[in-house]
Amino acid sequence: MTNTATGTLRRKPAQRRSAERVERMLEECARLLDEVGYEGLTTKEVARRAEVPIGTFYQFFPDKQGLVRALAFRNLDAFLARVTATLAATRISDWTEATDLVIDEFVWMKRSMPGFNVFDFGVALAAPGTSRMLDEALEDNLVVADRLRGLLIGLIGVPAGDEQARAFVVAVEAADAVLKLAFRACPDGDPDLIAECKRLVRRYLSDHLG
Amino acid sequence: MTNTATGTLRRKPAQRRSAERVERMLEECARLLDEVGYEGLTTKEVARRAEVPIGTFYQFFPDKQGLVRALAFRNLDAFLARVTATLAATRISDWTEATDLVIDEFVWMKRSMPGFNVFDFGVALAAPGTSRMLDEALEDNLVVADRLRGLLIGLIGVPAGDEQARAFVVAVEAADAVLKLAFRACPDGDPDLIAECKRLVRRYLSDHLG
DNA sequence: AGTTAACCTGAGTCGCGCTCGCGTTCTAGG
DNA sequence: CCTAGAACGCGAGCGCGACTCAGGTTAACT
Repeated sequence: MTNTATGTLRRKPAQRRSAERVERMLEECARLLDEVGYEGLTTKEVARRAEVPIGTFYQFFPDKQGLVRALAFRNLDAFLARVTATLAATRISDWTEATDLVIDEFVWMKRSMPGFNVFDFGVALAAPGTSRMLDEALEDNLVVADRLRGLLIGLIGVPAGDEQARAFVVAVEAADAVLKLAFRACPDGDPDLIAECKRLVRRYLSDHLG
Repeated sequence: MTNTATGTLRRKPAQRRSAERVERMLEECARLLDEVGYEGLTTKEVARRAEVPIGTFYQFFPDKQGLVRALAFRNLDAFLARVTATLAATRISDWTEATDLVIDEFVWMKRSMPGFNVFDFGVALAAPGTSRMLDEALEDNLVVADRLRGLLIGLIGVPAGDEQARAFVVAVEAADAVLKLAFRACPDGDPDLIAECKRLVRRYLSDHLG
């Protein structure tokens, strides 16, 4: 069900021990991202903390970028799962409640999921670099917006047109940027900025959705 | 008048030759950023293209990051100068025209200024890394929003409160993210996304300004 | 001309991402 | 049970990039 391994792993861990190792590497990657950021993260240190030899690390992950991407996809899955669950468990009367809820879940993830607030889903993750990386980043970005939109279309009755799709991409991008700012201003996310983020999304989307 | 050298240069170029060298290094830095991005950029190649020995490079710039920051500040100055000039030369009846104009100028810079569209003013520039870098990035970000706001307060009559200041920071952050997206989607900036950016800013700020 | 200080320079250091070939451990056929 | 072969595990080592520093060069003043 998870797409963590899709295109990001060199070899799928077949044995039990291998799977645990991949798990540990991703965990330590997340922890290290929080401690030292993407630039400060070294594959050697990830391997050392996960008690995995560096050679073995590169059996599973194509490169440093790939490791972080794998983590990003895993986090995205976790996020969408939470949103789905919470939406299903909540009575929603209009779409503004839904977007507020999505933002709250995102904030929750940033607060509690190690390594989560390091990502720009699709923006800075692979930000400057070769065209290949840019294409991938763009793709990731659309994936996030698309999956979120699919969720909201299914669970509440938001309209599904090309114009709305673009609006969703824009809203996700903008919200991500503002929340990133909120978490730079304050470790738990500046509450005022989080409130502004909700307002921004509501105001903007009200042009496109009823 | 320019603050390009503020805190980003190790030593101010006193002699004429030195000043030209710094100039050339910044120019080649910008060109290289467009070609290979931040990660792909190497100090050696900047020095080589500018015909400056690598040792001399490090006399003026503290490190690679510092070089890019210096360029960012210079670009910011150029941008604000253009906005000031255009605002002064245009009859503005309400603030929405002003924000549209600012966005148009920003797009113009991204299209024509080498290396300009690589920056997130304050977001990804120093995005992941040590806390020192994060603090600096945050500071940069506020600097941009603050200077823009000062401009608009002076030239048209936007209100100047703490709430409005925060709204400006949010708007700048969001607009930057959306425009970045627009330029990833298309080399000259996707017109639809640029239009959406203007709409986003207008809708959001109308809550805070009249 | 001599003395001193400021400046220039690129070979070299250190640490990173990543590889490659050898050792070891599983699997299958006799 | 033994053995041939494949699959996996491993870490010393390679290439390269950011950055330094000791020695040479130029300028400035007496």
